[in-house]
Parts: sequence; C-alpha cells; structure tokens
Amino acid sequence: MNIYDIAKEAGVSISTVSRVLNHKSNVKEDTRQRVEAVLEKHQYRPSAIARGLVSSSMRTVAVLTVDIRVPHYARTAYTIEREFSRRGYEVMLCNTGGERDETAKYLRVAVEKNVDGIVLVGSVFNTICTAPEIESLLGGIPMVLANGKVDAERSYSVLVDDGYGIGLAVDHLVKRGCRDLYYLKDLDTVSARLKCEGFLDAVRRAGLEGGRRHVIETDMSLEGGVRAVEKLLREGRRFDGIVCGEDITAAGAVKAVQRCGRSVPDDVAVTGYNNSEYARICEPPLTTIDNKPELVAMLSVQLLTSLIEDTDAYSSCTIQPEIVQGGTA
Amino acid sequence: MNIYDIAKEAGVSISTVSRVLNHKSNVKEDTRQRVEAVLEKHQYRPSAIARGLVSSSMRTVAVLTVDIRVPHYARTAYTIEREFSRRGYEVMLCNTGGERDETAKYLRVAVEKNVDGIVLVGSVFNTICTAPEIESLLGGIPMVLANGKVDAERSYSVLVDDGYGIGLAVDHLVKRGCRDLYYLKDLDTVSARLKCEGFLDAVRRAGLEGGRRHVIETDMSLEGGVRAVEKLLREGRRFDGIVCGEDITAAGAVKAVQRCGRSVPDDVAVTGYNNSEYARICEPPLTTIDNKPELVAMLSVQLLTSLIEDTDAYSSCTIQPEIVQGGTA
DNA sequence: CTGTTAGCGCTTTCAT
DNA sequence: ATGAAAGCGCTAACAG
Repeated sequence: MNIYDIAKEAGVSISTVSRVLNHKSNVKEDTRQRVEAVLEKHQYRPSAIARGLVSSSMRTVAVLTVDIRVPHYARTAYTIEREFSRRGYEVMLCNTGGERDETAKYLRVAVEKNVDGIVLVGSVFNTICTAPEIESLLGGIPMVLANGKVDAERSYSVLVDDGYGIGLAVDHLVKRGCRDLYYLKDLDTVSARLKCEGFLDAVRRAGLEGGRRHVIETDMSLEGGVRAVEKLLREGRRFDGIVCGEDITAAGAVKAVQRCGRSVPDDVAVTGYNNSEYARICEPPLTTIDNKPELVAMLSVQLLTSLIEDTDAYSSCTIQPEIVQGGTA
Repeated sequence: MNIYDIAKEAGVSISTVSRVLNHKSNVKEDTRQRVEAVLEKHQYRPSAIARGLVSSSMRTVAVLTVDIRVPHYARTAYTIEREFSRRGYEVMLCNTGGERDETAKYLRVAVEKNVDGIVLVGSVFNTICTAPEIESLLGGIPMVLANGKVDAERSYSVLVDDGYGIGLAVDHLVKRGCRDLYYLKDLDTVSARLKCEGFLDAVRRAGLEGGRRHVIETDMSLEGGVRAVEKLLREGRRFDGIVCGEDITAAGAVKAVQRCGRSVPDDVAVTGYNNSEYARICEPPLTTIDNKPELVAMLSVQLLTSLIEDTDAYSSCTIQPEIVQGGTA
C-alpha cells in the first residue's frame, strides 16, 4: 500500500495525499477528510525510506559507545536515546569495544545511512580518532562528543572535569585526616589520565607525600580493585586512603581492605567514581563522585539537535562533578 | 557525489559502477580497476537510503527493551547488537519504559523505517502486546521475543524457564537445611509471576510450609530488598532463607539481614537472580541464578536472521537456567 | 561486457 | 485548491 493506492481510492492525486500527510494548510476541508478516511482505513504509514531519499534525512542519529554493559555508558546512552526519541529521532546503537577499526566501520555505516548526527560517548574516542580522519570520514555530519574532544569541523564537546572530580575526593580524604593516599588507575583513556593528574595535583596541593609511586595501575573490575590493594599490602606500604577511578574498582578495594581485617573507613578510607548503583550495593556504601551522565547526555542531545536543525546558538561546555557522601570516607 | 558523478569521471555508465560496487563478476578487469580508482579517490559511499528504497531493506533491526540501564537488559542488548553488527545489520535501540504507548510508537516507527526485523527483550511485552494488535501493527515484519511470547504470525520466542530457575534456588536452600523460606517478588511481569509460581511449587515439593503468605511484594531495588526484610522482622516472622527475583533486591536483603545482627548465610541464607555484577559486589557474594542473557541474545539473533533471510529452519526454544554458588547460600 | 531505461515511494516545484 | 511531472540515488531487467 503506497501513496498511489491511497490517492486512487480517495479520488485525488498523490500530491494531495502528500499534503494531507504533511499537514499542509492548502487542502480543502472535505478533501482532507476524504483522504484521511482512506488513510485511517488502511492504517497507512508512509515509507520513511522514500521520504529519506527526498529529504536526505532518516531522522536517525548514531550513538557510539565502548560497551553499553558498563553502567555509566548505559545511563548516558539511555538518556540520549530517550531525549532523541522525544524529539522524533531514532538512535542507532554502536558498541565499539573501544577499537579503532570497529569505530571506523560504524562511522562509515553511519555516513552511508546518512544519519543526521553522531554522538561519541566516552573519552576513548580522543585516542582512537584523529581530527583529519574524522573529518574525511564524516563529510560534514555534525558530531558531539560526550566527555571527549576532537578538533574537527562541526564537532563539539560536552566535557566533564574529571581532574577536578578526583580533586574533590582527595580534598575530602585529607579533611578526614588521611595522610597516606594511593590512587587506583583502572583505565587508560584521556579521562583516566585526567583523573590521575587530578589526584597528583590535589595531593601536592595538600602538601602530602605523592608522586607516581602512589599510583597503582590495575584493571577496571572488582578483581582489579582487590588485586591492587593486595599488592599494597604485600609490599608493606602504609596507606589510610584509597582513591579509585571507578566505583567497581573501589568496591573491590573495600573488599580487600576488609578481608585483611581493617575497617573501612576508620583504618582505610576509600572513594569511588561515577555514583553508580555499585556504590550503593557496597557495604558500607561508597563515598563517590557524581559525574552527572544524565546531564551530560541532555546537553549533548541539545547541542547536537541545534547543530542538526541549525536553530539555537551552540557551543561546547564543561560539567563540574560533585562529591556524594557515603560510608567509606 | 553520487553514482552519476562516479560514472562520468570513470567514463562508464552507472550500471557498470553499480556492478563494481556490488562485486558482480561480469565486469572486465581493467574497467573495474578504472572505476575502483575513482571510487577510492573520492572515498565514495553509496547511499544506503537509495539502496533501501530499491531493495526495501535498510539492513536495520529494532531492539525494544524496557530500560537499557538495567544490567540484565544491557547484557542482552549488547550481545544482540554485536551479533547483528557482525552480520551486517544495524540496531535501532528503543527504551519503552515498559509502557504500552511508547511500545506502540516505537513499533510504528520501526514499520515506517521498514526494519528487517524486531526483537522484544523481556516478558513485559507479553502484558503490553496483544496478538491481533501486534499483527496489524507489524504487517509481516518478523519478530523474536527474548523471554517473551506472543501468538502472532511470524513471531517466535526464545524463552527462559524462570520457574525452574527459582526452583533451583529453593532446592539449594532446602538442601542447606533451610525450613522457613520467603520469596521477595520484586516485579509484576509474566516472568516474575513464573518465578513466584516456581517458588511456591518448589516449596510445596519440599514439604515445607509455604503459600502466598510467604511471598512478599516489593520494589525491584536495593531499598526494596531492605524494606521487605524489615517488614518480616517487624512482623516477627521466623525465616532462615530468602529467595529473591533479582540480584539487586537480594543485595538489599543481605544488607538488612546483616544490619539486624544476623549472619548471612549462617542465620539466613539468601539467593539472587541474574548472576549479575551486583551479585559479585555483594559481601558475601550472592548465590544466584544464571539465566544466560548472552545465550538468549545469540539464539534470538540467529532465529531472527533465519526469519529475515529465510535460510535455515527456525523454531522457538527454551533455555534452562543454572545455579551459581556464591557465599550467601 | 556494457549501456539504456524503468522503477522504488515519496516531496516539491510549477501550472492551472 | 489541485494535479502533472521532475527528481532523490540506486538496482535490475533488458538490449545490444
């Protein structure tokens, strides 16, 4: 059932059907009624593909993320999807695994499908995507990076000041009286590096002993947190505060500290990052940093929508995280 | 830059370009080379929309889920997306919130965009979608329900035997010596009802005291688990085993039991459901039921692909969950 | 092996 | 207010 069938049955031309379909005003009232009756009778839905071919827009955006199973990305992607849906766009979901080739492949498909815009969620994309490459791949499609940055035409950013966020955690521990702080670095993205620098700066500012020796690299996982603390214990290092780059790692750290018979937060204080459900399940619940994924998502959608529809003014922006007091620090 | 531009520059007709693009064999080798050079030079990508108009397929499937932020759905959707990507399909992500109207809206859009197939993840859709309605909305688009069922033409299911799954948990508790079991019912989907029935059946089989009085309704959340146990305590009920419909609720139950000074699992054993990361963060880690979302996702994709491409034989199937031993039971 | 032509289902001038 | 016709970028049948 296409627009011709409808036109024939309503005894009008396809132009008139098209006008009715698109709520144009220049249609006589009773003609409109007649057409709408036929439309309704057949539950007619115009083909978005044919429309897309004419308007060169399918009202679709691509959202690229490392792995939707990571709660932080899930929250971001969720809000992005809901907001775009509200605005009449569909979301094409892409899990790149943080891999260069997968990212390039998805971007190519996005271009072929003529998406209206692209959102890149997470700072991995800084490392994977070089500006000229992006520019040639994208060919003018607007892009927003949620917590990332690429210096390309028509690419904008909604950034999170993760260095500042970790700084909040350090300040909090220092205020509690912690003197021997360690940082568990559990990833190697730009954002992870900013967090690490934020730790080192804040420790220096507080006049405590710091430096790279106080940074332990580990996996972003429960086990990663456990292993890092076990390493500290094994090496006989003294510590009364552990700052983690992710809640899940912090949860592991808490377990490891408790297993060796020390109390959290009295003997060792611990902080997480993301203010996720993981933080609440932990016992005691984690003191953690809220990096506001929902806000980042909202702003990203707003920004990209402005870019696509060329309506409002638009510009990149930066979010400040906040600390959320739990029971571990 | 379209196929005409390429044809002109390569000094051939658009058909020849199309043949090269689609790797057809009937093109002279040096013609092919000439065309490919031009293609490469301009980084030409054919428009998927135009192709879609001809082939009436955009190589896209819609995945409807309640809320991608729920880890179980995230795992399922992740695997579905990756598998479809591997097969050359893109995934349109839809968060329905379990709402009838949103679901209908998404299905309408999916039809307009002429998706090749639809996956419904979760048993909420049983409640929301009536067969005739689905059938009229879908108009022949194949659909697979991951852990759901609808009696419509071209609709198939990959089911999980959740009643059996909860039965495993009950049997395990009984074997441990638990005599006073309670079930925390934290949702009201078809699957949740099956779990509840599974509990009641298994308790009866074991010859223990059971019945509806042993089912506590609560929210699917950490707080929901806490509140349910607090209610049991407040009412002075005796209990040594708590079976939960979700890991997150179980995590809350564990907290509440521990807060009142009882030991898990010695005084009260607890089981979760989903074998999620939540289970591992819990202290002690939850004994839980693995309902194999990745397997369900894989089978769903296989099934839908067969349906779309009309290749293999296809049929609905059912997965048996397994118990995963943790420290809470 | 290659080119010509007719659609795919719609929107959008341009006439009337 | 309505209709005829061109065209969006491609594939595929047909002709040569």
